[in-house]
Order: sequence, then C-alpha cells, then structure tokens
Amino acid sequence: METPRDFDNLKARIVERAPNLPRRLAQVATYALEHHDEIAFGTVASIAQAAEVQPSTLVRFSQSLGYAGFSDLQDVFRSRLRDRIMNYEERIEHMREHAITASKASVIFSGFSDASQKSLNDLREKLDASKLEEAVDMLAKADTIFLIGLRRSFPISSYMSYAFGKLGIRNNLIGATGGLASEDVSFASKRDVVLAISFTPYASETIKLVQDTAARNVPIIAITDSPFSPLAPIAKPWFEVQEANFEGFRSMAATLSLAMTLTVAVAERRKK
Amino acid sequence: METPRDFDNLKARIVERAPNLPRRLAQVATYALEHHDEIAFGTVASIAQAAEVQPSTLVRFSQSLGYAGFSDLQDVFRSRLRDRIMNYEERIEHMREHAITASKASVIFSGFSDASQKSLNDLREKLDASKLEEAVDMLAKADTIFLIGLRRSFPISSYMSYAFGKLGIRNNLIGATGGLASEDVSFASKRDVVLAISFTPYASETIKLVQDTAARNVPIIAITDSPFSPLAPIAKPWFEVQEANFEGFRSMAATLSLAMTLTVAVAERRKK
DNA sequence: TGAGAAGTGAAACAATAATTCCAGTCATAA
DNA sequence: TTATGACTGGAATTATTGTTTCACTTCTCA
Repeated sequence: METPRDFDNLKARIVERAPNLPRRLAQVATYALEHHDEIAFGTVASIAQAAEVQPSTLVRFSQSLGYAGFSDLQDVFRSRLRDRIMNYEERIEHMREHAITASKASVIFSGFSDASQKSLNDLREKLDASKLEEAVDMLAKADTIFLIGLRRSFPISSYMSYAFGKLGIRNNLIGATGGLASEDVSFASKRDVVLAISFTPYASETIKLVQDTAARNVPIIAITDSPFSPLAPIAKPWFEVQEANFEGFRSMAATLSLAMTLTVAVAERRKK
Repeated sequence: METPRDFDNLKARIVERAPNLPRRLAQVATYALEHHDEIAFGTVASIAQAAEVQPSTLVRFSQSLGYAGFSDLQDVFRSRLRDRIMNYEERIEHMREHAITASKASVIFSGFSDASQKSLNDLREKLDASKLEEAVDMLAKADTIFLIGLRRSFPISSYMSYAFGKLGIRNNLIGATGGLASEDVSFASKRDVVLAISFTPYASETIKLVQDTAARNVPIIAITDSPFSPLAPIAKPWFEVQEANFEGFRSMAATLSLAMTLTVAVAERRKK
C-alpha cells in the first residue's frame, strides 16, 4: 500500500478508497475527482471553500492516502499537467525513495526519451498548419533548396539533404563539402529557397550566411527556437520549435519530425 | 498600455517589449517564453534559480508589464494551462474533426510524430540496461571512438561526433572528411572502439568497413535493426532499434535517443 | 570624464498558505 | 444510555513564498 506518485494510480486509489471514507473525506474525494485543475492550481483555503470543507480536512485526506501533507498530493496533480522532465538528480532521488534499481545509463536514456516525447507533444500543439503549407509551397517551387545548418543542427540539414537527394529534389547542403560556405550560398538566387536551421546559441556563421543571403532577396525559411532568434525577422515563414532538454542536452525529435515532414510534403507536392 | 489578461496577448507583449528591456529583464522574458510550465507552477524562488536571476527581478519584470506583482502575472500563465488541459480531454475528437480538413502537410507531420513516439516507446521497453552498461564501459575506456554511419545513419553519427567533441572525447567520424574511409578506419586498434550504425538496407560500404576492422580484433559496438543484420554477428554488444515508419520514411527518434544516452553516459563515466 | 539615471543583487520584511492542535460532536457498541 | 473511539471545525502555529528596500554597480549623455 504505497503512495501513488503518478496521477493515474492516484486516481485509481481515490476511486477505490472513496466508498468507505468518512463523510468529509469522501466529499473531498468526490471533489478531487471532478476538479483536477482546481486541486492542481488552488490553495488549501480556496479548495477547502470550493469543496465546502475545512482546510484541515484536505490535509487529513492527503495523509490518509499516505502523503506527507496536502502539498505532497498536489504535486501529483500538478505533475500530470506538466509533463515535466525530471533531471538526473531528481530521478536518482526518486528511484532511491522508491527503491527502484536502474543503471545510470538507463536513467539517462529515459531522460532523453522523455525529452523527445515532450518536444513532440509540444510541437504537435503549436505547429501552425498554414505556415507549413506556405513553406511546402515555397520549397516545391524552388529551383534549388539551400540547406544551412551547422553544429547541432547539422544532423538535421544533412538528413534533409540525403532525403531530398533520394527523392530527386535538387538541393545544396552548405558546409558539407570542403568549399567555402559563403561561396556556395552565393549562388542562391530569388528563384531558390534557403532553409536555415539554428538554435541557441545561434552559430554566428549560420546567422551571417543567412543575413547576407536575405539581403540579396533570396527567400528564407527558418526553423529556430524563439521569436528572439536572429533568424526570425529575416525568414518567412519561420517555425518555432522548442526542444525539451535533459541535463542540458536538447532533444532533436521534434525538429527532425518537422524536417521529415517538409521533405516528404515537398516531394508529394512536386509530383503533381 | 493595458495589461494583457490572456496568454496570447501576454506573449505578444513580451516579444514586443523584450528587445528594449534591460539585460536581466530580457533574460526573464526569454526564459518565460521558453518555459511556460515552469512559470505556471514554480515559485518565485525556483523560477529565479532556473532563469538565473534574483527573485526581485521576476517581480520587476511582472511590474514592468503592468502587473501588480509576480503572482498576478503567474495567474495568466496558469489560466492558459487550464484551458489547454480542458481541451486536452477533447483532443482526440478535436484532432479527428480537423483531420478531415487538415492540410496534407499536417497529416504527414502527425504521421511522423506518431512514428517517433511509437519508436521511443518500443525502445524503452526493449532496451537492455546491462548491454547499455557494457557499451558505456567499453566506450569510456576506448582511446579513440570511431564512428561509422553513412547515408541515413549519418545524422546520428555526425551528432555523436559533435557531442563527443563538445565533451572533449576523442572521436573520429568516418566519411566526414575528404579522405578515404577505409584509410581512416585502418588506424583503429584494439585499444579503440568502433561504434557502427546501420539499418536496412545496410550500406555495403559500412558493412565492409566494419567487417575489415573486426577482423583486426578492434572491438565493435553496433546499433542496427535486426538480429539478421550483418553487424549483429561481429559486434558485441549490439543494440536492436526498430524505428516505426510513416509512408516508408523511418523515424530516427529512438536511435537518436540512444545515441545521446551513449554520449552523455560515456562523458559521465569518464569524469570519474 | 563625471553627474545622474537606470539597473541589479541580496537581505529584510510582509503576506499568504500549509499544518497542527485541541475542544467538541457524532456514531457505535456494550 | 453512556462510554469509547473516530471524526470534524476552527483557531493557533509554523513554514513557505512574494514583495520591498537599499546599497551598490553599470550605463548614458552632457
């Protein structure tokens, strides 16, 4: 009879206990099941009032479920609302408390997996379909697609270059060959499109290349992580992709998913 | 200069103001835009710490936007989360409704996202912790880590090379330079480790390189997709990662998650 | 270059919120 | 019916959290 640490188990536990709980505690149980977000956001006083019980009843209720106090139970309600990614220390601590044994590496793995899942969910909610259409449209009409993505973004741009190549779509991966990047991109004209990918801390070379190219009126599409990105003002459209991180290492799952979408959608569009 | 009461307006206001905000306040602005959930749930102290500012700066920031104090601004962040969660219940239905009218590109996007999520979940269940430990151990002891991954796997190997580089771990990304791959890898000795990544259809060059190297008793670790992979018999340990695909394009989310795990775990191990 | 304004960090302080305590009520069983 | 133990309400206490203040630093413009 250990205390549920995640929302689903907690909910099940409440349902199971509720029938044989004293009157006021049952009242809290009912209220809790019906007003998840009130519990998550409210204060003891506000919830007590809404549920028409005393503040102390809330604490008792929490304790009867095995929690230290109301705040402890509230954490579980909150954790459901934010798919929070625990950091390394927290995970270790969490495992220690719950006597789960796992290797360090598997802790790290689950951290990265969580980060990926979270990033994907975030982007699913945020991605603007009309922007996507606009970008696909531009890329489909482009003569050559110039891909700019260095350092951390290089895996993305190189993937796109590979996939575009496979699909028979003319593209130029900047920085891939031994040549000078600035020279490669200087071939871009108004009939082409530059697809730039850059995240904090924006590689200065990427920024400079894109700015120079934008100055020559070459259309720019960007994938970046913030409205403050130096790419945001010069690209149209631009996509905001925020990758969750674990221990400072950002996931790339969402960006990659978007990159794959663009390549495949462009290929589909061109087939017509 | 009315104060935004809903999240979208608030966000727009922050973006608009941020450029000419003092340093620390701008720092808060950036943080706020990137960590909605943290602002919604955190306390002044915890957020201040995460954003690396003083608690007072958060209050000032709030006031500069016209709010009475931090709590007032926090309410706006919370209200958004409430709305979002309310929608979350109906999300499946919502998605279904929009799926009909959704653009082609967003369908593709959600297809790739699904594939990524699925791949991640699969690997979470299947990944063997002891193999992971073994691999980390070998890589931590290696003199130089040789990374072999071409074509579709190149984004993975290039990411690892970048990350290892950042972490100060000596590595050699095969196929990256203009040189001959077979020559590069011929430097690998028993004291090194080769990390090979290859999926169906296994690039013949990758296979040949790895086989030749294995013949010289260089330890091999592989990430591949089947026990029948030509890498499986010559690598120890080897990881089976099966990526779900959408329209024939395989996700890379799980592989990438594993790759990141290996890099970070090796760095951690070496620190000791 | 220096005076003044604007911005910042750290700690004191104030407010708010959670928890505990205890007296009193209610249900149960002898 | 009354004695016992569980339950409850409300206030006191304690802890946590948000806000303000002030000395100090950094910019800005004459």
